[in-house]
Amino acid sequence: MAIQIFNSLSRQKEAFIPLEEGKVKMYVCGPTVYNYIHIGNARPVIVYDTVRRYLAYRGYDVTYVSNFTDVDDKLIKAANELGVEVPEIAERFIQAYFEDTKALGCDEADVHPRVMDHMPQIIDFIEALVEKGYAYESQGDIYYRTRKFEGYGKLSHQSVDELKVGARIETGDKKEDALDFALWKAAKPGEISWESPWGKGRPGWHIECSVMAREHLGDTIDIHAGGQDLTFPHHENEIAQSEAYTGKTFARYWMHNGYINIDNEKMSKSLNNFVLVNDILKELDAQVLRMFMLSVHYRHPINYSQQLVEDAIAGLERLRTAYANLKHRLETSAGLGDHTDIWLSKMNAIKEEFVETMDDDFNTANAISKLFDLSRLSNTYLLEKQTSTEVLEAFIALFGELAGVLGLPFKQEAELLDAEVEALLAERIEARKNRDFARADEIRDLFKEKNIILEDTAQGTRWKRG
RNA sequence: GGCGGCAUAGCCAAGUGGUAAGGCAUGGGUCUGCAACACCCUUAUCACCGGUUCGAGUCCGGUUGCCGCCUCCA
Repeated sequence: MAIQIFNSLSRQKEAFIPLEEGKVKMYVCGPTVYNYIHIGNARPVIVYDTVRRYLAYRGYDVTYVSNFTDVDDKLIKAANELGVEVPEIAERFIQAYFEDTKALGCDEADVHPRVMDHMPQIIDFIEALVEKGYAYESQGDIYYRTRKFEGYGKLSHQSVDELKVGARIETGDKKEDALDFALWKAAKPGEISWESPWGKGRPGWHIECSVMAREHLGDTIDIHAGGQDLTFPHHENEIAQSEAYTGKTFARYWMHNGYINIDNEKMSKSLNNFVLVNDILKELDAQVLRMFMLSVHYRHPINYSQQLVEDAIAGLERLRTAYANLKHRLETSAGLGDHTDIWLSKMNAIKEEFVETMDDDFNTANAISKLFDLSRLSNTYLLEKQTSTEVLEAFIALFGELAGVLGLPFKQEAELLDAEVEALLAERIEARKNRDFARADEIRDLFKEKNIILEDTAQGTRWKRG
């Protein structure tokens, strides 16, 4: 059974069959880089990074492109406010983006195209649209002739007339129709601009994605993804531009993730209720944030709150502990156990369920529950007096495999205690041997002050950071 | 006004026809020198009303409530 993807275009789950067998061309709308990313921006990055990982896990060769919009009204505004040039602002926040998303366990895209690097292609693209009659010049601006494109509205499932009834769209006297949108904007005095056949100016908002997707992935891509709020007008306009230009299907599967809410309201830069990733990571383990994001289906909204963050911390801790306990047992008590086949087959069942649920429109919430199932299974196994190296290693490998798909590796950095602390630990082991529990507890408290938790097991004392 | 989404235990959250996954929290037990970790047990008339069906959280119709898009926004 093929992977099922909910396609916003059809509003249904569809079997995923890429254009070219075994290969996936994927484009994810990236941020406008005029500020640090907030956790709402981080959601698509994490979600589609996971989609990409899963597709790769299932054997696809994925080409993943995600843009930076580095020319835009907001960047110009930010540059003016800070008294620096637009490219400098862009560069600063692109670097910040990489730092934040890397911390969140997201791999870099194969290509991160930037608008400023594609001016000739953008201008050519617009010229072609003008020639085809899909765009027109008006006082140095170029507008897209929305009504000319037959399929306009097919993604947002609205007809041109329905959209117009919205009535919040202002009819500028430069436009033929209120729904027309700018492909190119004439430069205002002092603004960053590029030479074009229509004079100095810069691209409108939507054109860059059409141009850069085509430039790096070709006329037709398999998956185009982004936040729900991009459905209209951004993605609708991309379709209009690209399909008018090429005459071919622009993107075959459209994926849209839900929002992050704060107190049940959408988090957005315009509402000014956003939480920056950069700030949050100062006090929070980045993996917790990733766990939090993946614990809800990507198309559903998530409400962000302290309580839920704490739940994610506790859940992640449970997984990490299960993994650490396996490692500890492997190091301290290898051997041969019975019923190896039974345990291996139980593990395999969990793996199959994991794949099955991820195949079903990337149900990461359910997939995480499979990791919890695996934890219970391995913890139960550790109750056995005699464990086998083979089974322990299989558990560890499966944990690594499945958690890796979700981008939640349980890194176990080999850490050493300093000599003084090591001596204390030895003293405590000796004290317990002599049943001097008062001293043993005293030492355990000392460790606790150093944020080290001691746990006594049948296989000896182990420690972990609190 | 148009289009769409959501409503499942104290909290979060899976689940698109066959007597409700999972996590957190709570309570009880086992394990432990005591703990910790862990394991076992414990908690749901699936918003409301009607319909289809042998059978519905799941399909259809309606009601209520919340949210989103139609304007920059992931």
